[in-house]
Amino acid sequence: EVGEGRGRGAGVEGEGVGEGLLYVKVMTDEQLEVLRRQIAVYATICEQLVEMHKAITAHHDSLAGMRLGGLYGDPLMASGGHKITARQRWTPTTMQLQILESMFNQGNGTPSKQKIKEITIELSQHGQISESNVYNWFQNRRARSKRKQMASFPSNTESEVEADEECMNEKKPKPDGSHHEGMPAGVNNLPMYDAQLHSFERELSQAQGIHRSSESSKSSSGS
Amino acid sequence: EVGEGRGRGAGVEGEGVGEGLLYVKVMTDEQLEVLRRQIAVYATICEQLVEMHKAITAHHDSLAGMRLGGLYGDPLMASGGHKITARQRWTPTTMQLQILESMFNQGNGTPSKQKIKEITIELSQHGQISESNVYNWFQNRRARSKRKQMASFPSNTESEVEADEECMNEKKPKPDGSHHEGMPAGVNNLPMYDAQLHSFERELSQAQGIHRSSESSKSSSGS
DNA sequence: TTCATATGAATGAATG
DNA sequence: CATTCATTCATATGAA
Repeated sequence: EVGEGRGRGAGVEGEGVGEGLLYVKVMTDEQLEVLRRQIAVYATICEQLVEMHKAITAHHDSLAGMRLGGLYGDPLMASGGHKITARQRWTPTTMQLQILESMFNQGNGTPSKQKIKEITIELSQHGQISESNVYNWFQNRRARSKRKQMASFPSNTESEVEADEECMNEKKPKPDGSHHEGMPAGVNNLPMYDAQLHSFERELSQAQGIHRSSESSKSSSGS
Repeated sequence: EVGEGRGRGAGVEGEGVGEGLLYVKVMTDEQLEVLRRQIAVYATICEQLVEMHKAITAHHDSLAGMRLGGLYGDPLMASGGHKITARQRWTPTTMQLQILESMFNQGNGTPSKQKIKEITIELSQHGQISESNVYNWFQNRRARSKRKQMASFPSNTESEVEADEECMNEKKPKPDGSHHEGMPAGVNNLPMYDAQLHSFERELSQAQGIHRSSESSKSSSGS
């Protein structure tokens, strides 16, 4: 059941405390952020799925697609997907980049954890940065670097005049519509989801009823 | 958008703590439970919607992307004659992830070979999977879990950085573990839905790609 | 707006 | 297990 309201939780990890104030869960901004994002993402997903479903059923008419009339005007999805995208991706400052680049060129191909820590400390003098940022940066840098080489010349440092046609698709393995955006995720606070969830439950039931009228099993894929 | 209800957040049920002290993010077990439940509900809804969508699209269009279910499990695509964009990397379905996560959280580290086998069997009920997948997953999960711990932080929830939340114009901070100390209350193992979300995101994207099929591959070609 | 690309981040798999 | 690699996803940015 969804929102049964209370029902004593705490079964979470085993803290098993009561409502004692002295034993509350303290969430850090980071953790809170995680939850927000997750909820936001789910909400968005549901929104889009319903949207998609609407389009499909409407297109096919038949199955009383309009059954979901309420769905259309549902407050939840009343507003299209927005992107309040909070700060998420780290962007190295020029200074940091310079330093990173030089370090990368220095040859130390193996950043190792210790190094990472040091580098992070140093770079933090020029802007916000975390160890993972550094770690990722090196990982990406190397991978990208290597890939470039491969793309340039399949062989090694020997011949660069290859004509391997099969290797060319490495550059842009971008299939027709592989790309898709629209997963904002990012909420500024934890709002009330209960109502929304209930709405969805209702809609879901109806939707299922609908699709079941024509389709019977979910034999997905077939090949 | 998700929660237009911008007003006050954390209005979950408002009891015990009360939002009076929202200065620090404090959540009671109840509130935590509510969040968990809500996320779980979203997960369920999404799953069902995806299923439903699969069923619907399955009969009205065929496209080459039946990878919706999270697993295009079609190891025998060799017969076709073409590489239908075969993906070698296993992608856990939400169900599998849930199960894996819960197992992981159950403590028992490194599930023995035998365990792996069992788990694999069980998980194969929810999609293609192999023992090595399970094995790797646990390995990675643990390693990364630990790494994350390294970057954990909180310590001073006393009075400090809590202002610059909008400073993301240039070099903005990254909500990663920038600080490092010891968890005060101990909520380290709070969230675990992260991975699941990513899965859903992917599924959804693919689903969309499918239903909007029309174009073929207008690959940029060029080079 | 839409498309394309650069790049930070996530993660399955491989190696020691 | 600990690290590293490879591939992919997601997002920010700039061009068309």
